[in-house]
Amino acid sequence: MHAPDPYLALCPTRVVLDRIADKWTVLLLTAVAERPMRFNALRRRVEGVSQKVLSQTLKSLERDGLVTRSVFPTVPVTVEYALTPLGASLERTLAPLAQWSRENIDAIAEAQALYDARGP
Amino acid sequence: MHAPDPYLALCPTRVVLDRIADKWTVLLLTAVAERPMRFNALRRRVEGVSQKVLSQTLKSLERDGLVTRSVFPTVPVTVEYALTPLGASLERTLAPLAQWSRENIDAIAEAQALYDARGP
DNA sequence: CGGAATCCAGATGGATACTG
DNA sequence: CAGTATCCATCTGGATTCCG
Repeated sequence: MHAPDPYLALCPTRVVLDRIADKWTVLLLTAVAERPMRFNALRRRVEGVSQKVLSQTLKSLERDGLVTRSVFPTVPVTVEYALTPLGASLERTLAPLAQWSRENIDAIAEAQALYDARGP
Repeated sequence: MHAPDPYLALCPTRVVLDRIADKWTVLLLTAVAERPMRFNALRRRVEGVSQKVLSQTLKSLERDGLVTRSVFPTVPVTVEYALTPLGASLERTLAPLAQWSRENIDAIAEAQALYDARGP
C-alpha cells in the first residue's frame, strides 16, 4: 500500500479533464457561448438538467473563471451568465469535438452494431 | 409530467460527449495514441486506473470502433490494443484540449484562488 | 426569479480474490 | 498475462420542498 504517485494525477490535462468531464459542463459552456443567458433560460436550453445540478455546475464554472455571473437588482432579481475570455477560448477548442461528433456518430453506431452482432 | 423531448438528448454531440466524458476514456485514448500497448502496459501508463475499469473502458472503446484488440496466441497470451482510424481521428480532435489545458491551468488556478478568497 | 437544503436511488469505480 | 467475478464505498445527480 504505497501513496499514489501524484505526478501523473496532477498533469494539467488530467486536471482539466476531470473538471469538464461530467454530464453537463461542456453542454452548458456551449450553451452560454451562444449568448449570455439567465438561469431559467439555460435550464430550458439544456434539456434535462435539474435545477440543483445546473446551479452547482454554473458555480464551478464561475469558480474556474470560465463564466461570469451578473446580478441585476430588479424584482424579482435577474441573474445573467456569460462566458469570460478564458471560457470562450475553451469553448473554441471544444467546438471541433461537436463537429467530429456530427460527422462520426454514424460510424460509431455501425461499429457498435457490428460488435453486438458477433454475439455474446 | 411530460416525457422528455428526445431530440436534444439524442443530438450527436451529446451522445459522443456522454460516451467519452468519464474518468478514463480520453486518457486511455491518448495513451494508446502514443503507440499500441498491451493491457498491463496501459495499466502502468495511466496511473491510478483499476484493472476492472481498464478492462471495461477498453471494451467500450473497442465496441465503439475506436480501438482494436489483437490477441496473439503466445503463452501466456499477449493482447495488444491500438487505435483504429476512427479513434485516431477522435484523438486528433481531442489533442488541442490537452494543449489548452497546459496553457491555461494556471489561469484556472488563479481564478479559483480569487473566488475562494472572497470568502464563504 | 434564482436559488439553497434535504433526501435518496442508481451509477461509478476501487479492492480483493480467483481463473484460463 | 489478461482478464472475470464479487463486494462494497463513494459520488453523481434527480425529485422535492422551501426561501429571499
